[in-house]
Amino acid sequence: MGMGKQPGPDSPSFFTSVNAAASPSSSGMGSASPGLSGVPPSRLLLPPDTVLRTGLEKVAVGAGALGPERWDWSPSPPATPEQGLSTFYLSYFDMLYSEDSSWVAKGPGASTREEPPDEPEQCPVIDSQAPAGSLDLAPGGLTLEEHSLEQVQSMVVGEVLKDIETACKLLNITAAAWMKERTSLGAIHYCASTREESWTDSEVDSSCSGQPIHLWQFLKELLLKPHSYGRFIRWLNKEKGIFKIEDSAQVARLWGIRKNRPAMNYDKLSRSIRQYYKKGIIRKPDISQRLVYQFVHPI
DNA sequence: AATCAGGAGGTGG
DNA sequence: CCACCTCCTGATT
Repeated sequence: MGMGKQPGPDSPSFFTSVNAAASPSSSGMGSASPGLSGVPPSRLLLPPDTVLRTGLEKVAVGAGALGPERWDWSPSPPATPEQGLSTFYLSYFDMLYSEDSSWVAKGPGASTREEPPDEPEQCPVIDSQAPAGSLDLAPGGLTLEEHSLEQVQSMVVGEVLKDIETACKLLNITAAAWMKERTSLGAIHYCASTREESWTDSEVDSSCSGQPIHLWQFLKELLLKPHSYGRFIRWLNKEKGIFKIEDSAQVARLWGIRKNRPAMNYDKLSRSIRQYYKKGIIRKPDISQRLVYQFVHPI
């Protein structure tokens, strides 16, 4: 009968284990931040007119989410936020940079992997002390700084999420309700187009209202934010719902973080995608290509 | 070597 | 119960 399976990672810190899983190359440690020096030290600083009362508001603003007035801070995009809160503040970014023209439909044969050089990869910084953790250069093309950044952001965002969840419970509201209340920008339902249950709505809800996010939702979430995740996953043909996973390890890593599954990898993620075949959610495009999938019901 | 396809058992919400 | 997660075998690129 079923031999036991070993939950491989007895992970102390899932970041490290994830990195280990994603990249077997461990070369010592990069002390966290040589390159962070040139960055403006005001990332968590707030415009003075921001009304700060509760810690809840504070953290959200710190994450860059709230800009009821306007966003005066420099438009350097976040590198790779991964926790649920990114759902909030990245919405603003990718709205502002609605670079929906970058995914110009390429024929199935013409998958040149080089994107036009309009990648504004300025390193965003949450200006607090970087963790002394060791970071390797992952195969995803992430620089050392981006990785340390990711860790910092993840830690911050993790705490933020906890706070928000706690606050939501106390207030007996969902984060979506709270955000709508706070922002009055309608940004959250900016994607409420043809479908009743747009992914954007559900994604916001999924961040705090208990219901776990589905993989297909997550993928669309990433696809909706090309500015943040375009290096990892992007549309090949948005109308047809065809997308390509450019960096399988990174997408899997993000998914693992989102689901709190440190041992996630592309093998497992792709297995889950394949489960969608039968359900008619995702399929392989007519001309099958590696790492290319298609939503059966594109928006 | 990486990806793909799908069976099968396990698990957490 | 469902939506994965995990592990696996074998095929394909």
